[in-house]
Amino acid sequence: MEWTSKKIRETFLEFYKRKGHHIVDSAPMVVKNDPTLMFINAGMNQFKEYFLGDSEPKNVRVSDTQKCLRVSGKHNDLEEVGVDTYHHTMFEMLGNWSFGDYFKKEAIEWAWELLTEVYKLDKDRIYISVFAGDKNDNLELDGESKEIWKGLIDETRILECDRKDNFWEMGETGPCGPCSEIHVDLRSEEERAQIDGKSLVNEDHPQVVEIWNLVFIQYNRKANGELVDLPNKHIDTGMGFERLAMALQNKKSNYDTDIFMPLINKVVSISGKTYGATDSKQDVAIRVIADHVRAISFSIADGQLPSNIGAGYVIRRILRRAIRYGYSFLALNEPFVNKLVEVLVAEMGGQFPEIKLQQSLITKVILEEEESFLRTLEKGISRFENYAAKNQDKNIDGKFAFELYDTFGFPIDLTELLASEKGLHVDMQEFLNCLQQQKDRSRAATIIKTDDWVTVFDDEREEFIGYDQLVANIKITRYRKVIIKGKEQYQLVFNFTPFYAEGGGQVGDTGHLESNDEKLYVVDTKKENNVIVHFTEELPKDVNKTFKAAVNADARELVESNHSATHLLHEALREVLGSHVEQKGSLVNDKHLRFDFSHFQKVTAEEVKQIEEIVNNRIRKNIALEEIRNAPIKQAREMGAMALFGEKYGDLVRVIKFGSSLELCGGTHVNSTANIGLFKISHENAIAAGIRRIEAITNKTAETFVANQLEELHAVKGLLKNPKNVQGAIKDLLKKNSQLAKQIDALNKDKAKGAKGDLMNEAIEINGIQFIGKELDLDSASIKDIAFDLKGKNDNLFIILGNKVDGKATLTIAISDNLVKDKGMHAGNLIRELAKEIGGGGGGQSAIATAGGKNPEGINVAIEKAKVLLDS
RNA sequence: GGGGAAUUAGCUCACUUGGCUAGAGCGCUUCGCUGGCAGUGAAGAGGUAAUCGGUUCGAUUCCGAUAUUCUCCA
Repeated sequence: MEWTSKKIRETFLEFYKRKGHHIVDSAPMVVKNDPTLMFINAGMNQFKEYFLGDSEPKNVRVSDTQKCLRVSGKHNDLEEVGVDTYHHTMFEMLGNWSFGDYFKKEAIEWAWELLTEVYKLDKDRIYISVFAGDKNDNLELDGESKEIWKGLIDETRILECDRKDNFWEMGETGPCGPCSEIHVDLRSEEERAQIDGKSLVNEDHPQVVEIWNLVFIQYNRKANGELVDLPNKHIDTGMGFERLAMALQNKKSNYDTDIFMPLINKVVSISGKTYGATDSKQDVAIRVIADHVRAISFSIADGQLPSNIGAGYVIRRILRRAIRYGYSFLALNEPFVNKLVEVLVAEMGGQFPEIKLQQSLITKVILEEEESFLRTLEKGISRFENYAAKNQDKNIDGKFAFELYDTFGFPIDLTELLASEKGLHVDMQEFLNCLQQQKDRSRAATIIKTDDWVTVFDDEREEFIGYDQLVANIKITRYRKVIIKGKEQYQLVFNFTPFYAEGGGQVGDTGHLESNDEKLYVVDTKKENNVIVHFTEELPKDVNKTFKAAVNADARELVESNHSATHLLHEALREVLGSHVEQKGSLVNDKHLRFDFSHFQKVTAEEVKQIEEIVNNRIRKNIALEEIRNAPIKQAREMGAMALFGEKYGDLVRVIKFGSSLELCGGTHVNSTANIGLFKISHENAIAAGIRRIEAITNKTAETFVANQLEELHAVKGLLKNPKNVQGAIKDLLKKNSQLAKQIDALNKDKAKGAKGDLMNEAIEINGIQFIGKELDLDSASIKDIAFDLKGKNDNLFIILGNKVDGKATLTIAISDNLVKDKGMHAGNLIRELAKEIGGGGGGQSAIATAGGKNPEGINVAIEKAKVLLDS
């Protein structure tokens, strides 16, 4: 059978469906609402809350293929991707899960059945590893797994490995357990005859690779390092889709499979180079590009645009790495990555419709980034050339290389390349020192220390009641201390809460907790793994009490006003600009709202006006909120409710309806549109290629804004003595002003001209030089003008002029060019000497110089002194 | 979140102990050569040196704040 990648994926899902698993969609690759993670890096991420026991799974057996992104970690360094043949930034992970249902026996036996009987992998090429135990954690060999495997495979093919390879942990703390890995040996018969495959397991051999990891989650690691048994045991497995394809398609590299070859062929045809699957720089470059375009495209599809912070910065770095490799090793100095999107969509748009639907946006965003980075490269190169020309030694200073990198974004390997072309080398040690210092600085700024949760009393899930109530009597179920930048904070969880946690663009509620004898403030509310966490700066004296929890109602009202207005804005945008408008980001707080959306041109002033009109019309119509709390997602979609790319929805969703505006939304809203009061767009601008941002205000904030504008206008009118036509009055004023300025200019020139004529007559000869020295009643600019003019028109001339402005003195010296050249006279040096007489300092060039000082009486003394100097 | 940098003519950018009438290329305007265009020659216009404050006799230059943009790290 021909195992195309499509067929491999379908077969996997089909197999587990037969084993009673519910097949779910891949979660968006970009993680929201989890501060510990930027991107999905394993299949289990979207099920984390079930492992932690924070919520109850609807299905105990689940299977999927999950888009993952890894750019750092113990086995994945971005700089290594493309160099070898089996690591990727973005990859798919095929997985099956059991949440407290089946455990090791089924997990192992099904994996074996699928690999050997369905995919028909050669049993002789398979090796198994099991956990060998660990003294520090007081854990013994995972004999249970070993016994199960012994029933399936020859014992000699089972390896016992230590915790580095066979004990899986989610993070510093949390659910964990031993795992069992399945490795395959894909080498040729000859190679296998020479070296036993068993000795190559876990040795980073490109053809002896791990393809599947079966994790048996049975412990919870606490902050003090102690392991405790979990009440429910879980299965979490992950199989590398690209590696499986390599095995089934009999290839030596993931890149040779039908997953990557179409992309590689396209790079080949764009660059005019050939691909030889070797480790030459050229082939590495082609692999890097084929890999990275996938990561970037899927991230953009999931709503993450390249930017200079957080997840967006990671995407930008990946894209820039692709461009850099193309630029350095394939001589591609025009944008090219965007041209690959079309190939990717053709290959993967079926399984992942999000990239097909957003193809034009993805292409445009990548193109824009490419152009901007190519500009950065150009500037860096010219900066480097400049430096190299000035410093003709054999070393490129590490500090300079770091400055290029850090401040101007010029990649260090390009600096090295440019240097070696000139026979220079870069002081890498110093560069790395600088980089390390920068890292230390950043890390020190973001230290977060988290204690274990302290359980106050057991309760079922925390419930959110804030849609209906802003005040409630609550009990604290658990709390913990966190230290952020040396500042202590407490995180509290309640049995139920009126506080809305930050999400869907809406900020978290603030408010307070109150009991008889104390009151403490909730400064923020956030969600962590679906649990609502309240942030306070202190802990109540007695956490067992019942507290009155009250949301800051004024702030909440303004937030709701802005949130509902956002929905109306979204709908109006689609009506005015077209249905290509998709939400790309949203922020709603009590001050204003911000809405990012896909659109390719500036929104014109006329369109802004139309949008405001539509929204304000709907506000005036007083449309009542219709809220459906628990609509099945399918039904909600059929109603035509707007959903977002890159957002993960549960089976039951909340639908918010204001007339014809219909959106899936978890946020809080006004009861009726009239509560919004007034809607006003304050800014419209671009934030990225193809993405515009609108900022707007509503309610009291909008009223205040309008009132202030009117007040300002009244004030302006008042200053102009209330003219009928304000604009005309101001235009006249400006015109008059410029006329006056011209007149003054002309008068000054006249005055200077007069002075100039007189001056030449006053010239006296000293030592063969024409000397003019005089104090004039003119402004400094005119004096300079005169001095320049006379010096330009006359050879053999020395002029020194003085004037007084605001009780301060200024001296100006000008010397004809021939004197400077022939006699080596220097106005700058002379004036430094003379400036002492007026109690100041000065300087300038050889032909003209100025000085200032506080002592106007000294002007004439200075002029006399100049005569003496010339005479000597 | 923590650093580094940039902001000068319509555009792209120069300008070091703080004092040069702040310059260049492209573009623009006018005129000339050419039958017209392309081309070419000459002349010219165009600047609050991002904004605000400080130091100084004097700030585009040094210092601080603000705004915008770029960039690295987390």
